[in-house]
Amino acid sequence: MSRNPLARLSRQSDATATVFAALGDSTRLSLVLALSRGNRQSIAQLTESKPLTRQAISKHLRILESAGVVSSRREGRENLFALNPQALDELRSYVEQISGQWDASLARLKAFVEK
Amino acid sequence: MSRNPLARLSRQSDATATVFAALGDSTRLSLVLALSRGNRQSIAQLTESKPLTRQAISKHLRILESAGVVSSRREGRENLFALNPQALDELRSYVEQISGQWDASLARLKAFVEK
DNA sequence: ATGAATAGCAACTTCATGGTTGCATTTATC
DNA sequence: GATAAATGCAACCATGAAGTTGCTATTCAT
Repeated sequence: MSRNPLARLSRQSDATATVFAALGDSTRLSLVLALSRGNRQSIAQLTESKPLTRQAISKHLRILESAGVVSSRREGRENLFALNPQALDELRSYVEQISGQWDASLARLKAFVEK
Repeated sequence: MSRNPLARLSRQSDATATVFAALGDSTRLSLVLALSRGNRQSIAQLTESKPLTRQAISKHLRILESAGVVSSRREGRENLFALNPQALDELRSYVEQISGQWDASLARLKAFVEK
């Protein structure tokens, strides 16, 4: 184990940046939102409510998938997409670790000032 | 209050996408990591450990700042940057709400199947 | 007051991203 | 088997993002 608590974070930060980037587009975020209801949806379905072409949505889904946010499975002539909750868990723990670092440093500062 | 639990999420999703996008670059993520130790740092300091020019880092910091992730204050001839923990809190709650939606839908599905 | 450190501004290049259109492919339906 | 639905693939365009270089402006120290 490294004595630097940030080492692990920085090691995994490239993959994490990919996940953040995948969510850093309002169209993709809305797709994630649509899928967060839990039902699997086809590309055509996901396109319906949006002012973009099917191909644009398809590209976005591919980006989400290669970031691990979403996973797909072909069934018959349609390709069904679903959220990958594991990616969200990892994201959540990453954010929590950063804010945890921050909180810890604030606590140290507070202790130092009050000493 | 809307009857759709996702309505609020989709309303705020544009600003949220901005925050995700700000974190969706490995350089910026490493800056956030460097600042998560809690000490304020100047642009020159933040540039030291990275293989980029000061101007590049400066641009990245500006992006982080306009997304609300970071805040800066000029002191003398240096510009000191610090994490804005509020942005991380909002991000965390957003991710939790999405995965909460997902978990709830899984619970409904489970209840339906077992009925 | 001069020199070095810190930063800002602006122009420029390069390349990735978001989006489109057109066509081919697979699968379901009548 | 012909037609419609759902998707994939490829080429293309426009724009923005990441990074550089060059120059200017403050601020600190000697």
